[in-house]
This record gives sequence, C-alpha cells and structure tokens, in this order.
Amino acid sequence: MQVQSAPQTIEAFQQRLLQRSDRLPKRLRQCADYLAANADRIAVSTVAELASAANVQPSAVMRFCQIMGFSGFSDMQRLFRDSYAGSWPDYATRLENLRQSGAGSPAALLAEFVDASRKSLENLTNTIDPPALDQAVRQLCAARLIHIIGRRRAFPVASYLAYAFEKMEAPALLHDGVGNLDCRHTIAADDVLIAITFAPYGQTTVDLAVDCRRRGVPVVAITDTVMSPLRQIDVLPLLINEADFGAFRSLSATLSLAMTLAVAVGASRI
Amino acid sequence: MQVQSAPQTIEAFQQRLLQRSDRLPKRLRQCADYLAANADRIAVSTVAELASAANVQPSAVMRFCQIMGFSGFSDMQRLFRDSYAGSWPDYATRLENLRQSGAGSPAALLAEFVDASRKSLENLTNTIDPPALDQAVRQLCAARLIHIIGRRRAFPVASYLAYAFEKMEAPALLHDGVGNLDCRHTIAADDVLIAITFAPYGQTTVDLAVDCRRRGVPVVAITDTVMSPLRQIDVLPLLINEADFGAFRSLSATLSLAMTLAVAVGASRI
DNA sequence: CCGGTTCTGGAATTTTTATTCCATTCTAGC
DNA sequence: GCTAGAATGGAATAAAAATTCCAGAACCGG
Repeated sequence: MQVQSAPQTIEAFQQRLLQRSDRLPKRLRQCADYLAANADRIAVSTVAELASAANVQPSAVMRFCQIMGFSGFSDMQRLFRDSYAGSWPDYATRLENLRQSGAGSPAALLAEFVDASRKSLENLTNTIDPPALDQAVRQLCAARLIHIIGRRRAFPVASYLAYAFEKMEAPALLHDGVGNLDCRHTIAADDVLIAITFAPYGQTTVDLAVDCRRRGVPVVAITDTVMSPLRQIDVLPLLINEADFGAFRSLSATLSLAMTLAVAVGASRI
Repeated sequence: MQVQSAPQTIEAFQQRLLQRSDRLPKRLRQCADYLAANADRIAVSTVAELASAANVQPSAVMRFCQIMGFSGFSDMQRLFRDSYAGSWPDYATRLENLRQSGAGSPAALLAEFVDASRKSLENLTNTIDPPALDQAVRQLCAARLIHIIGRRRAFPVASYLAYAFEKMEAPALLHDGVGNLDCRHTIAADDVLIAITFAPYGQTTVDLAVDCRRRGVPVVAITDTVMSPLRQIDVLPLLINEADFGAFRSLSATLSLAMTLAVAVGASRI
C-alpha cells in the first residue's frame, strides 16, 4: 500500500492530499475532506476522536494514514506535533499583530472587520429575545409560502435565506427585483413576508412590508433598533445591532439569525 | 494533596503557577519553570517527553499536575488541547444559556450558529496569509474591471462584494446568472476575476475561472482548503475555513475577508 | 446474475502512555 | 549527628491508545 515515502512537511502533506483526493473510496475521502479542513486538530487528537469527527471508523483513519505514505497514525501525528509551534500567542494577540501590520494595510483592515464581526455576535447573544424568535418560527411554519425581501446591504442576507430555505425544502420566494417587476401580487393572505432592512432603510422593502400589513399578511422584520420605519407598523421585529467599521457594517449576526430561522422552520415543517 | 480545584483556563493556570512557584521543592520547581516557559508543548507531548525535557522523572511531573489541582496529567493536558481550538473572551456563558433553552429550540440553534461564526473568525486570524492578501489587493487595483462570480452558498458573498465595490466606486460586475446569459466575453485581458466557491464546488464558477486562466486573466480565488478544484489551476488563492453547524456553514469569515478586499481596493484606487 | 476484487466495520491484539506505589534518599529541626 | 517528615527515583501496574486482522458488504466488469 505504501508506495511513496511519507511527507516531510505540512506543505508536502497538503500537496499529497490534493493529488490523492480523487480516486479515493468513500470513507477515505471523508477522512481526506475532514483533515483538509481541520489539519490543525491532528496534533492534539487521538485516532478515535478524529474518526468520530469525520464520521468514520478508526480503522479507516489508519488506512488513510498509510495511503498518505505514513507508517501509521502516530507517524503522521509526529509531523504535526513537531511543527506545532503552538498557535500562541492567542487570538487577542494575533488580532493585535494583524492590526500592527501597518495602518491601512489589508491585514490591518481585516483585523478590524473580524473584530466588528465578533462584537456583533457577542451583542446578538445579549439582545436576542427568545420568545420573539419562537413566535417568528411559528409564523413562518404556518405560512403556505415564505416571501423574502432585502435590498442593497440586506440583499446578501435575503439571498442566503432563500438558499437555506431551498436546502431545507421549505417553499420560499426571493423578491430580488430582477426586471423591476412588481411581485406583490404573488403574496396571498396565508403567506408570510420576511423583510430585511437597515438604515438607511430602502423604500422598496418598507413599501412591501406596509402593503402586506394593510392586507393582513404577517411580516417578520429583521432590522436594527433605532427608529426603523418597520417598527411603525405592526410587524414581528427581530432586532439586530451590528457593529461597524467605517462605513461598512458586519453581517455576521444577521446571517446567524437568518440561518437559525431557516433551520428551525425547516426542522418544524417535516 | 489536591486542595484546590483545577484551573479552567490557560490564564488561571498561569496565575496558579505563579502563586505556587515559590515554596516548591526542587524537582517540582524544575517542572514549574520548564512548563512556564514551554506551556504550549503540554498539548502535544507525553509525560515522559516533558519529564525528560525538564530533567525530572515522570512521576515528578505527575506530582506537579496534582499540586496544580488537576487529577493527573491527562486532566491538565485536556485544558491545553481544548483551548488550542480556542475559546474567546468569554461570552461562552451566555452562549451556554441560550443553548440550555432546550435542544432544538430556536434559541439553542442560534447559539450553535453564533458559535460556528465565532470559530470561523478565530480561525481566519490563524490561517490568513497577509502577503497573499496584499497581492490580491494589488491585482485588483490594477484591474480595469473587476468581475465577481459566486453561486448558491457563495452568492451572498459575491453580491456583498458587488455592493461594497459599488459603494467604494470601484468598477465591478457581478456575474449573477440572470437569464442564464454567458458573460465571459465581458472579461478582457486587463480585468481580474474574483471566484468564490466552496465544497461542493459549483461547475459554473470553476468553469469561468478555468476559462479566465486559459486566456491569461488573473483570478483571485476565495475558497476552502487545499482540495478545492480552483487550486488545480493557477490562481491566487485566499483560503477560508468556515466552521459549520449541521449542513450549514457560517459565512462570517468569508464576508470579513470580502469587506477587506473591497475597502482595501477602494482606498488604493483613489 | 455471477465471481472476483475492493472496501468497510468492528473486535482482538499489541504497543504506548499514564498512574501508582514504595523503598530509598534527602532535609530540617533539635 | 540523629530522627521525623517530606521528596525522590524507579519499577510495577493500570489505562488508553494505536494497530492489525478478518469476516462480511459493496462494487464492478463480464
């Protein structure tokens, strides 16, 4: 089985992984995929831990090691343990390092955005209102068809929701505005609209939400706290406070919330 | 011997080490000194290795672990192995509260997604390669027109990039596939393509990237791991390892990177 | 549909590693 | 310098981990 000698460096390991990754039977491919994404865990895990994380048997991991050219798992692990200089200093320090790499440099920018995202997530865990979330899920489950609207900055969230609902096989329609068609007439009384908008609030989104409420269609609003026009009409609000860096606001918290809605609804509809 | 409970964090460990390091017999003091200087090796070493590195007997290391409040070496090692994949300044508790609100409840789901996002961001600070990022920004600045493609799960990222470039007044074109038009002919030799794709890799995205490379158009690839088909052609890869929960992967890290590209390019073009 | 080949899961075995124990050696106080 | 108590080294034991093996399942070409 062991036709080649073992990789001597992490780079060589990754390269071999790449060249072998085709032509691998199912379980070994699972190993390859998992380890490609989580190579850092090799140094600190046991065969059994890796195997269960990759959803395979320990013996499959062993076979994988041998196909990669190692004599066994311990041999492979040695490579990673030796080159483990520790990913210390820890997160805070690394972030600081990125920042230090010169104001305005891409790495420094990245540090700021990562930090803004982190703050947003932290904030979300503070401010989310579980009962409101529950109720939103219940409303969405009851809907015949879920309509989604979000433009400009909110559009990535809207499109991700549409993708997630599709994957969960829940009926959802993204009002993406292609051809500037007016799709409000697709919304029936037993549907629900998810409206996503942040300051400065897009007119199209607000208009559609208002129209729905006038016709008695429930609206779940993903918006930011202060003075959102959506709060002036009777919607079920899910409030998000994203941190920003410069003119750009993070979407991390909003997307986490979106995923939650999609999966919770998908799971309940089964 | 074990008068206090074990430290729960690395910081607590270091502190206890400090407070105990006086009043320690010779051999145990050797252990303390060595581990203070090489704490990172604890995660990837055996008792015997550490003992010989510190010039003591394995049993001395065991005694040291117990004096520090652990039940044994394995117990101490667990702390270091777990925190290698890292915990953050700790809103871990709040997250735990959300989780507790019942398995499968929306709030518990949200906790998982927030956690996945957090891990992704932390991972990004680990794995990002600043020189590659610099080079990507330089290539994009030199481009006459920036083309963006990303489908399905990557589409939110692509659309956010398009939005951000627009705001920065950089010329960018989103290949969104409306009407299934083939837009490859809009890409000229002095343009650049940003291709975004994750497993399972969309054919359209890979095809367009391959086509561009064949015609000598530079490609910046935002993709995962070494197994991506985009790595088989000559592109400038920006690798992202998003954590996932269930079938859904976070986009937090990817979006942070996208924002960075857009702002860095926008700032440089002025 | 059959025979040969490859792949897989799981249990058995071997090896390594952690942990305990205790006889011996230090050390401090008298 | 004697003695009680603590500390130490090293061997013995227990536990955990890696590795092998093989019976049966899945797959493939004819």
